[in-house]
Amino acid sequence: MASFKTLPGFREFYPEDYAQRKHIFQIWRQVARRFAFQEFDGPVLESLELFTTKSGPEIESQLFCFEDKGGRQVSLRPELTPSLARMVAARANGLKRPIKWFSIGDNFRYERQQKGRLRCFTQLNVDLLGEAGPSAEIELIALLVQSLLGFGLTEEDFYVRLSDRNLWMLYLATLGYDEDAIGGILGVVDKWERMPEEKLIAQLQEVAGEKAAELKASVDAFLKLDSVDAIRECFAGVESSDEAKAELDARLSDWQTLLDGLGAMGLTGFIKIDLSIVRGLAYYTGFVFEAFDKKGEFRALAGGGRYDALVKKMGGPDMPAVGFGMGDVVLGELLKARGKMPQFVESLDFFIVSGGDAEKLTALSDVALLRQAGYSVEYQLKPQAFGKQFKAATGSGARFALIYGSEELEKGVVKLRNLADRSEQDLPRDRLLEAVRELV
RNA sequence: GUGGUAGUAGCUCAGUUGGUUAGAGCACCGGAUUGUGAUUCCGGGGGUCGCCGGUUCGAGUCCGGUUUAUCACCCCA
Repeated sequence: MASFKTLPGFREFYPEDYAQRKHIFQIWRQVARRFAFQEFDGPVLESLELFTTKSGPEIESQLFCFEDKGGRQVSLRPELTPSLARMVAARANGLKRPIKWFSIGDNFRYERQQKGRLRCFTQLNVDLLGEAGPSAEIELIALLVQSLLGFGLTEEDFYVRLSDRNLWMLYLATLGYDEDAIGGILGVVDKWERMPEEKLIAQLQEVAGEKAAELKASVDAFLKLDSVDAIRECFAGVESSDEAKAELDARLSDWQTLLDGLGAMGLTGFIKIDLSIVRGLAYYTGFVFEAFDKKGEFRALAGGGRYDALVKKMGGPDMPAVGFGMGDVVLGELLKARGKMPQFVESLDFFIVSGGDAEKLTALSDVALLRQAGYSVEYQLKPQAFGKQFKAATGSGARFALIYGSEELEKGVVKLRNLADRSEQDLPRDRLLEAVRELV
């Protein structure tokens, strides 16, 4: 016999696993709706170009892509954002602003799997488009925090690191670096903690030359900042033009608005200013944020930020946007590790226990009746001793057993047994539905 | 794509310096038990010891390759 296995990085969900999956989706949906976001979805398969346009041709090595029978270069989606950008762009003029959309869907990445990282995973995507100010970030970060709280996680379990690519641009510009250099420097900042010092300096030399050591000191100082006041002071120590000063003032005012808003929502305890978050390559243009477990055992739970240029790049109008994604893999691992993954028991309304063949037929007609009325009903397919049937009834998680024995049917009743407290009572069979409705 | 570690029943694992027919617990199925539940007792099914090759009289055990998992690196949208 041939033996088939799942492909690497793809999961199977047995009922008990699927119950956990469903739980995660339910909380995600609940919270997104509380924040008045609307659910949508895009195609799972897209043209390869959609993704290479957004992320560059190098991305292809990490895609599940192939040529379809019509000779088209296609790819399973590695993320939802490009599809979203296209969808929004197509109807940009007709959509009410702000556009608040969310989606729960499978994404595919051709990477080697490791802890918290698979080739097929499900991600919650939440995006708010059409609002340029920090009130959009307030909504999204609040939603992110509330969704994690919705799983029973607490301030002890997770926090959100908040950073700002704009601030980095302003800072590095005042130090005299141009846009290209800044991109390179941020690429290094992204790896700051993981790289040994000599290697950092070597990489900084590529953009800063002889000033690499000086630049490194400046970056180190900047990374230590953890409040708006500290940021303001840091900039006060550097010479800059009036224009740059005005930009900085505006940006610091955005920061204050964002932090005040999150504070008003009671979320200050979840937020940590941490400028080391710059989020890799990225099309991010402003605030960026990532959620982590506080013990630091897992990779990021969620990440996102502002991407004001993307919709236009994907062929749409100028459209400011903020979004974040949260995957089911790391979240599931964290919930299990913290004991926040509930044990799910399938609950049934009735389990039918019946005697011989004649009683079984009578029972079956009532099974049909009860099911049609909306109750969940189970029974043993094979004839079995009463004792076995009760054992099965208990194991099924049903609230009640309905007993169809010869004694009951002769009297025109059905015996109802409460499986939790073991109490029993007779119900008239000719008014079974009415009697059941009063009880259940 | 690169490297470390591992792979024995559905699950968790045992298996002696290489030696008879590869075991246990849990789970599952059946019986004791055709009128009442988690206990108990008895029984049963289930294994290409990941796969291929090598050494050997003999390999679950030693060697090589391969594959899968896992961890780290690269990357992380």
